[in-house]
Order: sequence, then C-alpha cells, then structure tokens
Amino acid sequence: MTSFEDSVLLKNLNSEQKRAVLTTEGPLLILAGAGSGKTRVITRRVAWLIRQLGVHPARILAITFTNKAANEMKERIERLIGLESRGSWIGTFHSMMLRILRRYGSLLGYRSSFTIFDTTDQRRVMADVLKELKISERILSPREALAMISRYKNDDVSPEELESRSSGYYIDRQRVDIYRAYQKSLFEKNALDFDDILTQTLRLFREHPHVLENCQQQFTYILVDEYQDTNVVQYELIRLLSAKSRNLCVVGDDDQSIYGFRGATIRNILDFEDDFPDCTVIRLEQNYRSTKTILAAANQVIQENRSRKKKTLWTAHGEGEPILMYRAADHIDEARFIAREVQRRFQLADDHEEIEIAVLYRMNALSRNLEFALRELGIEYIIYGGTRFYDRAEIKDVTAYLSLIQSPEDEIAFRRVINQPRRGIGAVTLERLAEFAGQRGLTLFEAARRAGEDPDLARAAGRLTLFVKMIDTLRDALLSEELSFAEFVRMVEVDSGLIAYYQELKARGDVEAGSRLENLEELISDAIEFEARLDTESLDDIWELSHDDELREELITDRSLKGVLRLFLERAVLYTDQDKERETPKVSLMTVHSAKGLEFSTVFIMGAEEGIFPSMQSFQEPDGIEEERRLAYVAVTRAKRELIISSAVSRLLFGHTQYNPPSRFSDDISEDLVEKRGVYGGYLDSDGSDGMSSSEHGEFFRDMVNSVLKKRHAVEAQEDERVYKAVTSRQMDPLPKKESSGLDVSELKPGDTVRHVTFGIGEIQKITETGDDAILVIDFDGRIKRFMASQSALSIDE
DNA sequence: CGGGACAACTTTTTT
DNA sequence: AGTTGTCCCG
Repeated sequence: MTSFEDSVLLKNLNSEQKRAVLTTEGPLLILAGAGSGKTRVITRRVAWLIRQLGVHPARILAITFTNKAANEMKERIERLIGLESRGSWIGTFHSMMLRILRRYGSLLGYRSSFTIFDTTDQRRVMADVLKELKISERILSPREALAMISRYKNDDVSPEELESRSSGYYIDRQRVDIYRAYQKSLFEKNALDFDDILTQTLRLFREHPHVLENCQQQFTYILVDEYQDTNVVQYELIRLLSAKSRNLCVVGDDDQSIYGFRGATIRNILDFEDDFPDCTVIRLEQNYRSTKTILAAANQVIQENRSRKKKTLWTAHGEGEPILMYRAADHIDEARFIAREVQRRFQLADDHEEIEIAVLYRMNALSRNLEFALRELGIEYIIYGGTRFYDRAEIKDVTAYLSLIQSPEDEIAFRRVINQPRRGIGAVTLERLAEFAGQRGLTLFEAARRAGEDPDLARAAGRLTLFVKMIDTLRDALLSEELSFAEFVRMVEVDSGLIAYYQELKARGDVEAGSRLENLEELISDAIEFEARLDTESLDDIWELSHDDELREELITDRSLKGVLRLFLERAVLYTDQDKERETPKVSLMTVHSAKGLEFSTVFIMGAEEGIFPSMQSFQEPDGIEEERRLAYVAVTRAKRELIISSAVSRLLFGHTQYNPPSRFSDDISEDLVEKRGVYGGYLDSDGSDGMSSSEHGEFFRDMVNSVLKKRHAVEAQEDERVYKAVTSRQMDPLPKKESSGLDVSELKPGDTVRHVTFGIGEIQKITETGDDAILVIDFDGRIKRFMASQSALSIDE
C-alpha cells in the first residue's frame, strides 16, 4: 500500500538501488562502487523504514565514517520525511559507542564523567609510563609505544590476552608491562583514549550480557556505511548488536578500503557472505559521477589488484576531457603549475557556475609548496587535516581551562594551564605542589588552594591562590547562569589572560599571534553556533547528544550552562576538520584519505611518484601496494569532469632531495586517455606543447634551473645527475645509498657492533629507515647516540 | 622565572 | 626544510 508520498522515496532510483531500499529484513551486503548513489540509497532506506514500515527512529542505528557524513545523512533524511526522523541513532562508531558507555560505564568501574584523552594527553601518560618502567625514550618513543597499543586495541587484544600469547622473552614481557601500565594509568585518571571507546564498549557487552540484550532489543535495524574500513573490534560490536534482529545492512566498496594502517581489515567485507550465509548481495555498478575517460582510468588502475570482488563500473556520461599529466622539473615547478591551472579555471568560469576544485596528495607535508604558490597568485584555499582546529595549542588551552572549571580534579588540564599564560608558576613550584598534594592526599587544584599551609610553597603561595581564585570565579559565573554559553567562553578567554597574552605577542610583532587570536575568536563563534543548535532543536536532539540521564534531566529542566559546557567539551574531543562544512569558491587541499566520500568537478593529484604515491613504506608491507592502489582509485574517482595528475623529477622533502620516477599508477592509465606535458621526454626537455608562450618558457626554464641547481654544489649536482640517470633507466632502487660513510645499512641489524671515530666501539640498538637514509641508535658503553647512517663516521667493527 | 638559542624530530594516511 | 622541545643564561 504505497501512497503517492511514499513512492517519492523510490523515485529516481535504478532497479538495484530500489532493491537495496526495499530489502529491509535479514543481512544485506550492498557493494556500492564509487559514485553509484550510495548516500541516496542509504537515506531513502532509513526514510523508508520509518515512514513506510513504521519503525520507531530510536530502533535504527546507522553508523557513518565521519560526523559530517552523519550530519549530512540526518539532514537528507529529514528533508525526505521531516521531523519524523528525529531520534534515530546516526553517527560514527565512536560517538555512538560513547553514548552507550556514558550510560553504562559505571559497570566497568568508571566514574560517571570520565574524560576522553586525545593524542597529546595520551603521549603525556605514555611518557610517564615509560619513565616509570625505566624504558628510555631513545629505545621506544611514547609515539611508537602508543602506536603499538593502538594496534592491539584495534585487533581486540587486551593486555591479558597479549600476556597469554607472550613468548616470555624480555621484549614481549616488556610490551605487556607497557600496555598494562598504560591502561592502569588511564583508569586511575578516569580516562579513556580513542580506541578504548570501542574496546571498552565491547568489554561491556561481553561482561554484562543484560546490557547487550538491552541494546539488541533497542536496535532492530542496523546500517553500517564504509564497511570496508571497519576493524576487528567494530566488526565484533556490529555482530553482537545485530545477533538478535539479524537486520544488518552493510554498505561498502572493497576497492575503497584505505584504512589498513588503522587496523581496518578488508576481510570484513570480503568475508561478509561467509559470515552471513543467508545474506542478500546487491551491486551498485552504475556511476553517476564521472566521465567515461575518468572512469576508464579508475578501472585500469584498480584492475591490477588481486584480492577484490570483481565488479565493473559503467557510466552513461560522455567521454569528457582527457586526463592531463604534468611532469614538473621540481616541486616548486609542480606547485606553480597547479596554482596557474587553478587560477585559469577560476578565471574562465562564469559567475554562476559552481567550480569545485581539489588538490589531493598522499601526505600532508606536500601541501606546503602549493600553499606558497597559491598565495603568490592570490588564490584562496582551505586546507583539511593537518592540525585540527581543536588540536591547536590556543584552543586546547581554552578547553583545558573549561575542563578545569568543570572538574577541578582534572590534573592534565591543571598542568596545562597553570602557567599558560605565564604567571610565575614554574616547574619547581609544580613539583613541590605535587609533593604537598601527595602528602595530604589532595588534588593539585586543592593543594594550590591551600598552598599557604606548606612552608615550601610560601613564595609561590600568593600566585597559586590567585590562580585558584580565578578558576573559582569562573566556576561561579558558570553556576550563576547569568551568561550565555558564548559569553562564558569569552569570559574564560579574557580572565585567563590568554587574550591579553596573545595581543601582547602580536604587538611585539609575533607573526603567529594574529592567527591565534582569530582562532580564539572562532571558538566563540563555534560556541554561539553550538548554543543556538541546543536552543532551536527539539528535546529529541538533546537526547541524541547525551545519554547521561542526569545531564539530560538538567538540560531539559533548566538548560544549565554546566550541562551545555559538558556537551561542548565532549563534542570538542570527537570533532575533526573533516566535519567542517566545505565552502565552494576556494580550492580545497587535502590528503586522499580525507577526500574519501567527496567529489569535485576538477581534481588534481600531486606527487604521483614512486616513493610518495605509492608511499615508501608500502613497499615493505605485505599488502601495501594493493592498499596504495585502492587509494589511487579513490583519488581518481573523486573527479567528475577533469583530472590532472602531476609529478616532479626532483623533489625536496624533509630536507632531502629525491628523484622519483612517475608513479606506477599513472603508468597504468592507457595513453589514449592521457595528454602529457612537462619534462616527460627527458631531463630538461619539453616538447613545447604545454600551452606556454616563449617568454613563459624562458621563465619556466630559469625557475627550474635555478631551483634545481642553485642550492647545490657542483659536485652534488653531478651526483644528482648520476642518480637521476640510474633512476630513469628504471633500476628500481630509486635511492642509492651515499657511499661516503662506507656503511651499508642493509647489512646491519640491532645487536651488531660498530666503530665510531670519536666514540669508539658501540652496539646498535635500533635502525629506523628514513627514506633515503637510516637513523642508527647506538649504545657506546652506556652513552646512547643517534646518527644518520649516511653522515656518520661509523664503520663495521670486524 | 622568562626568553632566547640550539638541538632534535618529522617521514603516511585518522576516528 | 620547518617546526617543536629543551637547556641554559640573564
């Protein structure tokens, strides 16, 4: 009984898409190729469940990859069926599981308002752990240790499990110790890290079956987007949650699985049919996004992969423009080329035409040159990724103040802001304060309040109590409810002295201070917006924001500032630049990873070189190249009308000049789809067909020769020439080792003995490959030294 | 205690 | 190369 209004939900869908919307019961795998109208299908499906089948929104759990994708989905569903859709659980794995944890976390021993630690917090905790265990940072950096633990967590390996499978060797035991101590430390601080949000929820389900049962009963329809990027823990969560209803719909594309490094396993999607033998499989193979040319190129790139589900995308669109490949002389030339091309497109487009241009790269470090080139031409751009807004120092300062006001026992926040801006409370004072706090069993904040009672703190007591007073005053302001939330944030920024501090820096000519002030201003705008959302949206949506019953009660009855603050802080942790709305008239600069799920009329892919894209380290990993290839596939399929791929003969990166041959992925694209420009013919050779006038050519060559030769000595240039020839003649080691040191890193391993001119005999502790070089950590009889292999005066000790 | 100078680190991708 | 962190001196 399909009414007219409801049939709208099936309008403009092809037959497979329709089937995907209508197959609501039982396990369903939707293999959705790039640009195949996936989001449309998902939103229609949810709308269909609610409107047509009368499923209560709260019974629907839809998991997306980013908060932005979630918001977009909510909006689109609301556009379809209006307010009826309110109350469904749509969000990322992290935000959805966090909601569950907030509700039941006490069962795991967490106090009600546990905090989520971000990378910086984690690093601090880990640094302490390593110090405690007397492990030198030289041997294992906090960063590496955290990466290791994250790996375990993504693979659903607890400290206990790790121990049980440990070999008993020292190195294994040490890993267990680190993992244990880290978890213990987090727990004592009543904190979880990002991965814990998922692993602890899983633990909750396993140890408290009634909780799982509650959730199973609530969520009778589960939908997971980007299923190819789920990891073992996420798979397990989904499996448990859907075990009862079995109405599990997963949507994904194995060809776009690009998060292997984060523990995502492509097996989840490849094995879905084995895991759920009675499942329905639907393939969406018609592409509505790109031209035939772009799609053909994408297919050529991906078909080289072996482990994939066979599918062939097709489009009804025309051939479109050929793919432009540009081989630049160097990284600067490449950047200028892109900037010029971007400028030309902006100039040519008429006012009403919507131009969406993106430049994609494999790693953030590549954006820098491009930024300069764009600025030279006065082109506006937005960068995604890199340092996130909420990760910026000044923003983190403000949020630390806010955290401290909210929970005075938050030691990390206390330590962050106690002397930021400077108020004469240094390391010595802090150490004494910690000691005093330890003796009395006080929090640092309370200890500061009572600093006068400790003779050791006498000199700093005045400054400490002043700080305490400031925080107390701010808390009073919070509780008095006389301010709007944004006003409160502003008050914190001013009273803390941060604003004055940066204003002074700016006055003194600090170049960064200005943008920091702008960021502080932006945080206030953010607060205004956040507050407005709370004011205008229904109670259902507040329900959506938090499942802490007490807090919800607070918000419903008096909409307290305290409650708003807590929601705000919670969101700040999970918020990333990915979630920001994209503004159109500018060029977007982002990594290929960030571009997932987006589309642009014109796409540039820069740095298409061996060693960059595919990345250096992917050569080592077992399925590394396959993942890189999928990444290339994602990059190519972002383009609707036009694709430009560039590479550079020489590239200065991380202080070393590299000479990389063009990426194998660009070689996979057949000649008939491509138009080549730049120095493909050979060194310093151009066929002149690049559309530049001869004077531009003069400039072009001068720039190129300057940048290639200027900074280097003649001897080096000779060496470069030799290297370049070796590389372009396709001997596949693009990075011959320098011979000066007489040290062949490939023959070395930890434990080997080496001789240094000044330090004498030492033992190699660790070797870290760094592209064209390696870092050696060597123990000279207790003195730990680090060397760059190519530069060091080391020899193998016979 | 604060600011400046130097050293060390980055080198994939991120919820 | 560029940025961040640490050490030392005023």
